Amino acid sequence: MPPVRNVASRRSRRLSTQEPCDDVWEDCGDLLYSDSDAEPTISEPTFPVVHSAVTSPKRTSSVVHPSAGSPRASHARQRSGDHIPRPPNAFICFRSAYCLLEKQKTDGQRDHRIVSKDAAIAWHKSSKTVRTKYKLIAEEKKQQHAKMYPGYAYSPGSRRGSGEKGKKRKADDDWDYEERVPRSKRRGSQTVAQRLREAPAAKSKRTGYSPSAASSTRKRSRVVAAPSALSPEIERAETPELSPNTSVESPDSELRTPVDTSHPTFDDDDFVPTAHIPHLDLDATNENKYLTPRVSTPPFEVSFEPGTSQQTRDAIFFYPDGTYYAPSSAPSPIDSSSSSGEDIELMPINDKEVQFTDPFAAEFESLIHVDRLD
DNA sequence: CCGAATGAAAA
DNA sequence: TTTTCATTCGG
Repeated sequence: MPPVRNVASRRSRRLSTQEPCDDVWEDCGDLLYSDSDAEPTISEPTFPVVHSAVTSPKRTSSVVHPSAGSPRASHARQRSGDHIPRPPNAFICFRSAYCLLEKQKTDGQRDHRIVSKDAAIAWHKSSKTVRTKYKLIAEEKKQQHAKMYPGYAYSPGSRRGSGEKGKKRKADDDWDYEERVPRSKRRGSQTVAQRLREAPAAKSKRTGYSPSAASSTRKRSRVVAAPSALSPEIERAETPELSPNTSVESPDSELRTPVDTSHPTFDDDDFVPTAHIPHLDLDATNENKYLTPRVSTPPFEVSFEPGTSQQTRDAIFFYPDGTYYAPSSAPSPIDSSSSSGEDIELMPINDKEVQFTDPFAAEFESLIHVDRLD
């Protein structure tokens, strides 16, 4: 079949003022913004997307969908009726989430040019865990998109003015990756990095709330994570395998996610005390290790129900992506590879026994620039 | 429509 | 390598 080209040139783009066409995401929108009931191709998002982390404790319909009750995106890009929008990339997903989260923290309306900047800063400040998470989300959306529009091929409009406007992209190396912040100006007067250096105390303020205060206030930070990953169908079939393309890019770094519960930081790109580095499962073959990196210590905060046996606790496999599994019948410790070989059948554990505090929500919120001074 | 960001994909 | 376009919505 001929590929369904995305025919949307700059000219034909704006046809009428209102079109029914921007509900393209209507169908798969809930994939982005929430729990998707649409059959999960890979696996449901193992990480709650912003809204769920902030508003709904679990999977409810209290999802914030852009076109749901909203006054409708009046400024949504209008396109020709048959236009198929591209799937959003990781950053765009991140930005959307950032936007929603920020919106509910600040009443006033935001200039989205600034939102974009802030989101970018947050993006660079965020841990690899979070970025990977959004990469996964984007990847999933891409697959959904492919399913929904088989044969879709992105075809950008005419490359007008190869020489005139070819200056869109600003310096990409203008970032202080040490501080994870843009090095030079960009923001009015001061750089975030500068402000942080000058006022270290502002760091706690930057968070907008103190961790302690948060724990008392935000009870839903304690979510039963990954239950979504426990849907019956996924249960055994594609258990541990993060699908090839969604596989974590850098297992090693992923596995270094700090787990210190008393000090929940997420700057896992930096130095991490050896004691906090989860030990790897050395039994796994290199191949397997790459596809399904396991950590004995969860890359996120976990608490067990009081009654949970130590055996159960030890038997759990944690994956950097937030999923967790335990040997089905075996009460045996994970490293008992001696017997069953390497193909241990993995089964989701009883999610009642374990509760996760999603680090994502906490970190994400911490990324919001409350003290922005634009 | 433009902008402001990053990244995927096409030219 | 360079350009478009994904999101979002005030300017």
